[in-house]
Parts: sequence; structure tokens; C-alpha cells
Amino acid sequence: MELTTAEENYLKAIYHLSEEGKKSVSTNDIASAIQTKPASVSDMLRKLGEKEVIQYRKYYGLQITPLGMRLALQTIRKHRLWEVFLVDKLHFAWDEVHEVAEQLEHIQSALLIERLDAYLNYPKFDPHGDPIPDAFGDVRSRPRIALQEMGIDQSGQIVAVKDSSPAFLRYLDKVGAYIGARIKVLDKVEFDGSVEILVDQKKNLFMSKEVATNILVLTT
Amino acid sequence: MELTTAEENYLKAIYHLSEEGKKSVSTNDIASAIQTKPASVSDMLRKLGEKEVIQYRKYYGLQITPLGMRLALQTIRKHRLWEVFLVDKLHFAWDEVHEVAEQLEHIQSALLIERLDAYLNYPKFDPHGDPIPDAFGDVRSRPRIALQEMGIDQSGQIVAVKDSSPAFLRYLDKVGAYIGARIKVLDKVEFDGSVEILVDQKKNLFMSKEVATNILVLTT
DNA sequence: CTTATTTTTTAGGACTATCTAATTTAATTT
DNA sequence: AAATTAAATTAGATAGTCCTAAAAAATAAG
Repeated sequence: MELTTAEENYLKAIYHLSEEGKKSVSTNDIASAIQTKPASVSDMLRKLGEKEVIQYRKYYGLQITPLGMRLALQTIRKHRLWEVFLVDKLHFAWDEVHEVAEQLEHIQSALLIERLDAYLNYPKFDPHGDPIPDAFGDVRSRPRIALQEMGIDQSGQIVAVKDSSPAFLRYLDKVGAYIGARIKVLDKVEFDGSVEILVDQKKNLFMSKEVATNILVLTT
Repeated sequence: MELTTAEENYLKAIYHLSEEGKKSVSTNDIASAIQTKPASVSDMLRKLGEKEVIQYRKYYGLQITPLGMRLALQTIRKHRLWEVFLVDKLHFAWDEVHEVAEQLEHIQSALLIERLDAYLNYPKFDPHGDPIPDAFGDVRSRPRIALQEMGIDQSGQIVAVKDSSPAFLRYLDKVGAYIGARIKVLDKVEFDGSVEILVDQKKNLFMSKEVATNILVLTT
């Protein structure tokens, strides 16, 4: 079963939205995710339903089928492998790769992806720290540790907080350490347990031990 | 000015046909070159004429414009660079690359091609021995003659093939007549046009006229 | 030099993917 | 519960690419 480029893009968007939002994915969400109009999405959902990559009941909602999941992960695998190639081999900056990888992910050749994977040494994560599904669509999820427990020079992505009090979240928002931020530990102070981190490769930030203990990081 | 994937394919075919055939390129030639119907070609020629990449007068003929030439060479440059990548880095056999390169050549990113070129060490020829145009569309072509046209005792180096079908490339691979091989013509049979050659100073090889016509040699 | 054949183009249809505008269904408010 | 608002879908167009069948133009043959 083959999907067109457009169908792959819709399916990928649906997969990402269901991973994040947890609850059901709306037509409008998809439309804004892939920069199109809700009418176009409705059209496509009907088609994806017919191809049985999603289960779709109009006005109600949708759900990815196991087949759709497999295909979405295949595309995501290709996208992330190409990102590794662009950054590791062609020395792209990590914020320059997305657009090109969006095109490369649609190249159809199983052999190409196998060889690319081998050439890159079977990477497990892309340059943004996101996991690369294997050829069977299995994704290895990583253990998350407190920022406080990271070592100097270790990098990762903020994925959750232990303390979700408004005061704490307001603080995080203020200093720019939002969920999803890429961070790197620059220094740790033994005396008080405070840490100095680099956020999104541009902003230096000091954090007390109390704060660092409440931030969960996905290490890369 | 941007071309669609289909437009790029037509333009590339037109370029190749005008290089080879010398005389004017016919609608039917294009149709069989890209496996489509003459009616579709007529449609596309009108469009390419409007975009001014060819000069087109119906029932009369066509000619590539300087703009069309530049764009065709850009696509060919991309195709051949990707072929080098697939063979040199991903260890594809030289008869496995064409189909994938056909897809990769349409990826749009000037930066990508610059970086790829540098990564591959600015190659001047692709794995089939065909010259890679530079970023400005300049091609350094070497004077080449068909093996069939060489005289007895003449020596040279195989640099390219006219027919790059997988079947032909596999045959060459099997008999050891790869791109770069040094050869010498030992004998020619008038009757059927077949030739006997010495490959790399050690292996004797008989070739039919059909094969010898499709092998291009840089004579020394 | 007229007829037959081949080549090329046009006409009209199908399919994909998109849009705007109108309609239908669901959700929210009062 | 009815009215209002929001979300989703359908209807109808457009653009790109391809097709088959028919018509037109150019070429070849007698």
C-alpha cells in the first residue's frame, strides 16, 4: 500500500497530534498543523479512511489504525534519519534541516533508508533529540531524569515538571525554560547544588537545586 | 522561476535528446523517452513554451532556450551528484542508483546541493563517467568515441556508457568492463562488427557490435 | 500531385489536491 | 430547550498531469 506525498504529510500530522494532545484530533488542528483549510482536511480524511490508515466517522472524530501507525512511523523514521545526515555529514545547523527533511522523507526506496541508517551508524535519536523508529516501527522511549541529576555537558530536552504549581510554571515561563526546550548543562556548583544551563543554544540560565530537582529531562 | 517535478523531467529528456540526436527533437521521441503518450507531451510543450524554457512552434519543432538549458543542467547536476553519493557513500552498485537519483534530483535546496558537492569532494564525473555540471551549468566534457569506432591496437579508458539500463550495466559489471577500466582493441571482426579487447592488461573479452556501440572510451 | 500514412495537436474526461462559499451538525449560552 | 456560535462537511471551481479518441497538419508513396 502506497501513500501519496500529501497523504503521508496528513498522516504524519495526525500521528504527531495524537501523540501530543492525547485526546481526539480535530479537523481544525490538522488544518493549522499543515497550513491548509479545514475543507481540504475533510476531503483527505475521507480518503485516508477509505485507505484504512485511519478510522473515520464524520463529525465524530478519527483514530489511527495499526496500519496507519506503521506508515506514519516509517515516514518519521525517514525524516529523522535524513536530519541526522544533514547535521552530521553535511553540517547543517539543527534549525536548517526541517524544510529539506520534509522533502527527503518522501523518497521511496527501502534500500536507500537501510543503507543510510547503516552509513549513519544506526542512530537512535535525531538532532532534536527525538527518537528514530527502527525499521519495524518500534520506538525506543528514553528514561527521563531530573535536571539536577544530569552531568556537566550532558544535553537533553525538557519534557515534564514534577511540581506543577502555578508559581513554578510562571517562573519557568518567565525564564524561558518551557516544555520542549533543548538544554545543555554547562556547570554544576557542588556547594549549593545549583546548575548553569544553556537553553536552545542561546540563553544561559542559573537554576537553584530546588528548581532543577523539579524539571524532568529526556537526555540525548 | 520554478519548475514542477514533471516539467523538470520533460526538460531533462528534451536536453538529453537534443544532445544525442543532434537534429530537432520530436514529440514522439519525448513520449517514448519518458514513457508517456504523445498527447501528454503536446500539452507539456505548450506549457514549457509559455514558461520560456523552450521555444515552441506547433507542428514545427522546438529548441531549448538559454534559460531552459540552465535549468536542465541544474537538474542533471543534482542527479549526478546524488549518484556519486549513492555509490561512494552508501555503496550502491552503479546499476542500482538511477531510480533513486530520479527522485532525489527534484529536492529543492540550493544549500543542500552545495554542501553535498563539498562533502563528495567536488566530483567532476558521476559513476557512469558522465560529467557533472558545475553550479553555473558549465560542463567539462572529454572527447569520447564509441568503442566500436576504435581501430585495432588503439588504447583508452572506458569513461561512460550510452545505454545505462540495469541489464546493460549488470552485463558490464559481470565481464569486468567497469568505468575507468583501461582497454586496448586487439581485433575487430568485419563481418559482424564485434571486437576483441584487452581489459586492464590481463583479461581478454569479446564484445558484440551492440555492446561496443554503447561503450564510450577516452582514447590515449 | 494527389492519396495514404505518420506525426502532432485538440477535445473531452479522469484523478489529485487545493480553494471559497454555503450548508449541516455539534457544542455552548442564555 | 431554544437560540447562538463554532466546527465540520459538502458543493462547486481551479490547476496540474495524465489518458483515449478524433481531427489537423506534415511527410511519404504511388
